[in-house]
Amino acid sequence: MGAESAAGNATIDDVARVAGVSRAAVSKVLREAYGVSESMRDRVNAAIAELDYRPRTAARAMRGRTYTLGIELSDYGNQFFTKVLTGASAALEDSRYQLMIAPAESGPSAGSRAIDSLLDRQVDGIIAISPLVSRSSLERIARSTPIVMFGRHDTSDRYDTVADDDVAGASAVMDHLLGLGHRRIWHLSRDELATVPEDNTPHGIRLQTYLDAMNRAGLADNIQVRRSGEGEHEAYLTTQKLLGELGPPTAIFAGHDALALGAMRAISERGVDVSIAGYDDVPIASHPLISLTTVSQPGELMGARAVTMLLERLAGRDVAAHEVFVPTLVMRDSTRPPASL
Amino acid sequence: MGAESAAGNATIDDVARVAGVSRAAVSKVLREAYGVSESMRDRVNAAIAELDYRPRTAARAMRGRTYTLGIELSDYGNQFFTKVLTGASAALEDSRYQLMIAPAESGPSAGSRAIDSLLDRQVDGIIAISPLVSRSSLERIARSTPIVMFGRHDTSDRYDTVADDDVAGASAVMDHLLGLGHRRIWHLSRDELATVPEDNTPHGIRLQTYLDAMNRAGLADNIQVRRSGEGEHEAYLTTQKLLGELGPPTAIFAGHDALALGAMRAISERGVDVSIAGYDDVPIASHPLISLTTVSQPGELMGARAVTMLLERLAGRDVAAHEVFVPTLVMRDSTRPPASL
DNA sequence: GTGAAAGCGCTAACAA
DNA sequence: TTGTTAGCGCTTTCAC
Repeated sequence: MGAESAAGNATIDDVARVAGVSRAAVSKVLREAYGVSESMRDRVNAAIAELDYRPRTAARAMRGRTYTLGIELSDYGNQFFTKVLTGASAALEDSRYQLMIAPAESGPSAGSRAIDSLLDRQVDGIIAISPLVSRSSLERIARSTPIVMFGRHDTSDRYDTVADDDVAGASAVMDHLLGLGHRRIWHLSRDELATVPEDNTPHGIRLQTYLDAMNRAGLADNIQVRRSGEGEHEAYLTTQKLLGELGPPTAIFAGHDALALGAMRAISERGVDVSIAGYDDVPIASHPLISLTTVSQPGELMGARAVTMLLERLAGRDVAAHEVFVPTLVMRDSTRPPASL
Repeated sequence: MGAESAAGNATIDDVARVAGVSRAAVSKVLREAYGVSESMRDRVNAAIAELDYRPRTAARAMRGRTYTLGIELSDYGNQFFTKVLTGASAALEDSRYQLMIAPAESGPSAGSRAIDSLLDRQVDGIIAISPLVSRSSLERIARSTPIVMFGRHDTSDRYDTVADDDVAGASAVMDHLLGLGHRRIWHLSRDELATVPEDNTPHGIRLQTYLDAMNRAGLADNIQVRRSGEGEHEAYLTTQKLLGELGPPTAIFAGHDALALGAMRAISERGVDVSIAGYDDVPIASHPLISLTTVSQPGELMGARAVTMLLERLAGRDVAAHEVFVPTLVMRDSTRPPASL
């Protein structure tokens, strides 16, 4: 009948008193630091359990770590990032670290605001899944907080990167479409900010690969790049408009699956026969009613790797790591030979 | 050429020095507290801008607020919650508060662990989108931190709730299916933990409404409730198995759209004619190739309301608020009269 | 192996 | 209106 079992309101002093040791000793046990006898550790742990003690993150942050890894996520509607999250979360399962996601509104500066808010909260490391941040500000951040850029192909020696081989993935799509006999192939991409060449963004590289493939195939005149905001709905509207203006192509390569689904919606409503390929292999892509040809990235693995990169940095690594994963083309019913063949 | 423009490393003391005022004065300006002359405010703000000062959340947490609202989210793959997030995030747009999402792994205690980690970080308020937490522990938490339960129909006087009218939504689905002439209607639900009656969970209520409707229609013998883990894939496997065992029904009412999509996948692969209805109206439901009959909830509004409830609590409200939103049945191609008619 | 004590950067009484 | 001051709960030297 422990009077006021303050469940969660105990401080480190309370634990020290109950265990009959000093505050410093408790702190050491908490951090699994060196120089604690077994008997002391047992007594301290017993006191922690008895008092239901939980260290306040804020107080820890004043002197040491927060045991928090932050993820900046702008396009949280994108199901691919769900996989990444799952992988990241699973990689932290048995560690003392906790994941916190800072959702970023859309807009050019939203990503860096989310990152700033993560820094305000002194997270121990950051995974940024938004390419709209300048290299220089990333390097400034990286001086004090380890950060891994997800998706970018940068090779800064200050921050780490995790990406898939977008050249390989996009090439596979283009080879597939060209191989089927398509000549009028459009590319549906994100807005200009998302494809700035210097930023080495996924969408920038996919776009460039499309252009290269078309040029190499002698189809420069058929090049047609259309920009769309992120999200299925925007892609739907863009495609709808474009179909009205130009009439249907025989195939569309969309920068990612959400865009592909939007294009599919417009195509399907209009009742024309257009092949569509996407990128990411989100769960719905394999649905028999959708059956979208797309490029599969090992999202869980990538998310897990991003986390371990951060943990390695926290453990002392001070050289940059850059890892590129291999994507796979998944051929489904949404791509067929053009009707005119 | 400001030597070391420590961008983000300045403290409140630095600001005070540069502005030529006391630390307390700066603090007041930061918190927009009472009793600051205009000229002082201007000088302080100038110094803040000059030093690129940002208050450390940890230090604030030691004495006051963290200006952080936490969201506990277990099923982050569910697109409905994307809408909720968007609404919540937008409602905070111009405020000093920041949203942080603590992703919860699946499993019975994952939700409360995520909530605990939010509490460790002293968020100012919590939105919990996971029903697997006991009422009593919620009430204990609510004593120190405002919390709003999303989706639950509890009426505790200690914490707030935001939900849709699941009885109305599920009734609309059942009326629709029965009206079309269906008699063999299955219900695809979540696992038992997600439907504990005392917890007043969405899935518990939808299930009960299904049972009531079947009984009222004199179809007690046709009742068939099947459990599935969360997520499309689990629902697919469950449905596949069930079809093999019992042969197809004429209609399936799924507890939410992810489950409906999984059922659709199994149905479609098997090539049988079964009507399917879901719940939530996730974006893909309206896709012409899917065209899923479902129940639309005003997710953005609900997310925004959850946030304002928290802000109201922080502003002093101390009576509980419970808000129920009205869902709408959206009829699409996935529901038709049974073939036998 | 253990403990005493300083101090991280803020907020909020309280004094002036 | 403004400034002084006492902590918040931890981590981390540095003695012992």
